[in-house]
Amino acid sequence: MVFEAFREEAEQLIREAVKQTGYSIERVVLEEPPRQEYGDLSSTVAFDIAKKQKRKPLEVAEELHSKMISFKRNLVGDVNVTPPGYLNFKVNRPKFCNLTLQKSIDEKLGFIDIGKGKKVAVEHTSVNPNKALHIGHLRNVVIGDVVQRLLKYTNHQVVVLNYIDDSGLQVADIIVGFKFLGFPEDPPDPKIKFDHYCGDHVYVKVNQMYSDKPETEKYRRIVLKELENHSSETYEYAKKITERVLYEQLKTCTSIGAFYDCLNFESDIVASKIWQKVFQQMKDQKIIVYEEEGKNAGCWVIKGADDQDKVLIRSDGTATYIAKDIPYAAWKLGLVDDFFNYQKFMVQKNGKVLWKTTLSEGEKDHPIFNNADVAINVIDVRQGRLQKIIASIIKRFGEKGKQKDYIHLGYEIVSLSKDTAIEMGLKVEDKDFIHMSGRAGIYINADDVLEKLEKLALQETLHRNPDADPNWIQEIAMSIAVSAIRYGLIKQDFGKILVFDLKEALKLEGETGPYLQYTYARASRILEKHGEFTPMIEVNGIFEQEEYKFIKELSKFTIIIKDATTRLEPNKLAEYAHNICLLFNTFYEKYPVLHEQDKIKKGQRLILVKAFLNVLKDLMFILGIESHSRI
RNA sequence: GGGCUCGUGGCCCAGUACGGAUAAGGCAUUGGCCUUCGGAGCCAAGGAUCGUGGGUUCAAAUCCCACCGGGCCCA
Repeated sequence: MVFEAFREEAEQLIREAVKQTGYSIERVVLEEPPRQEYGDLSSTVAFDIAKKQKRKPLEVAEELHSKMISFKRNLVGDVNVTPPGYLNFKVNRPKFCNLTLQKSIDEKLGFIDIGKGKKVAVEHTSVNPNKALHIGHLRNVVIGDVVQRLLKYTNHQVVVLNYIDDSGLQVADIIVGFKFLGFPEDPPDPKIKFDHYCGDHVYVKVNQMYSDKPETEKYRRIVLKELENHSSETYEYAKKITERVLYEQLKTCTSIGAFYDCLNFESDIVASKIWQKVFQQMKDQKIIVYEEEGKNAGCWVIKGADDQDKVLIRSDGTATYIAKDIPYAAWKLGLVDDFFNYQKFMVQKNGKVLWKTTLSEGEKDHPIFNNADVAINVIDVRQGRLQKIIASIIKRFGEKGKQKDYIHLGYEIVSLSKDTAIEMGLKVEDKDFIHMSGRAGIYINADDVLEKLEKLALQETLHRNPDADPNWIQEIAMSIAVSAIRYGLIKQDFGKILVFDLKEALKLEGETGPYLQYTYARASRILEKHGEFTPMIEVNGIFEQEEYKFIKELSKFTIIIKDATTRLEPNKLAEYAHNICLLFNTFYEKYPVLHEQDKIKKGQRLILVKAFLNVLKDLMFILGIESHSRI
């Protein structure tokens, strides 16, 4: 937005001045100085030039500055030099402020064309359908959903996929429980959700039984084998169970505002035998080679993936696990023909149909789910190696493969804090946190956290709105719970382990989602109380220091969106949203809007509040946090 | 054994891609602010060997090397 324009102008001034002095530079570094009195942007070009020319930076800076004096300026106001050689640029405040506010109150703020219609497949969630989502899975859902929203916001054509591993060990385990070990198919208490029942009871207990009575493990192998055969009775049964779990899991996801376009079942990939075609294709294109000797003799390998040769087909003819992942990745990017059929799975809360893959007859009218330009896969870092191999293989899929991008959006896992673990009665010894494990029963279910949060928010909302409609209070409480959990899971850098502490997660103050919602409501009420007004009738662009700081931050909106999109760092949006809320609240406490006597000041402040709300609303939307005029 | 990743006040965490001026927020602590627009808020105070050691540089939380500690992956 406007800050970008200011930056570009300053850069042009520098480039022109440098040109006139006859020096040369590769890049212009322009940064915000640590203190306002230095200006709005500072450059260190003089240091770079001074080094090459063996001159004093201060002299160079003075020289550049003297050239600039005569240049035409628009958003740039004063330029000055400070020792030891910084070139400082100040904005022309009235112009800058008016332009920023004008742009920010524009209703069409929400369209920044970065993607230019590029097709992107975002895969996230992908929880084994044998248990309820725990808090770690929720980090995946939130990251995936925010990325998806951000990409749509910046004009990408997005399909959201959810990969369902319905043929692996985890599903096999609960099927063993139901078919062989006598677990009743329905929860003992009808109030228990089916996914919780399968995960908390059946799955954990079956695994306990494997270690207590090792002979029971044979059932697992039997089930696994039968799951591969679509015509087996076990497969049919498992399908029924996993879909039932899936419905419950999706309730959790949709309750926090995450929706999908298609569920891709692993068993369909396996049973489609697509692997053999892909195998042939890879042989033809010499992506894989047959090893005649050495330790991999008799195997088909990929040379040099991940600096090592990777076995794809063992000497006994069995495919390694990569056999599912490669065809699936190739499908996403349109490197193989679409081998799925599609059926409607359900209509989601947002009214959109959720589809699922099938090998049986599908429906003719279905959206296109494959053939994306970019595949973004939200998967935790433990899969990093495998994902890297897949990406490198995709790049070797001929000319078409080179044009496609397979991106692993990795994030660190969620662990339980010491306090929370102790609270759950777990042994922690001297560790600061402990990793979750579905099999061992060490985890916190997402639904439970949401429920606790909702109760807390309900209390608080009720306290503040004693006479409000109970339905409204319920709705707001849920919305606050969702914002707290979403913000908490997105704000942190993806490369860091998120240590989940229940007490911490239940906070509604400080750097949290509810703080954004509170601030939004607070600002909304000003405009609501004032009623209609016509912006920009009389302005002079003169603002107090705090107001100016606030406007300047708002002017960075598009830069933030661009950075977050191109670097896939949606956590930056959370930080920025918090930042502008802090600035708004400072402004709010210090300067009256409705009670301001000066007409021009009052008018400008109203515009500022409106501009802020516009920016915040879009940010919150991307973060999946609802904005209400009252909470 | 090989590779990846993290380490910043009591606690959480931004800043590291592209080196720049007094290291930004939040929680907690202490003290203030409700007869003016919502106190889920604001203001102020204290609190930081930026894991350790070395190197490069006019300048290092940021780059390079070594080491220490946590975590992960592969073998």
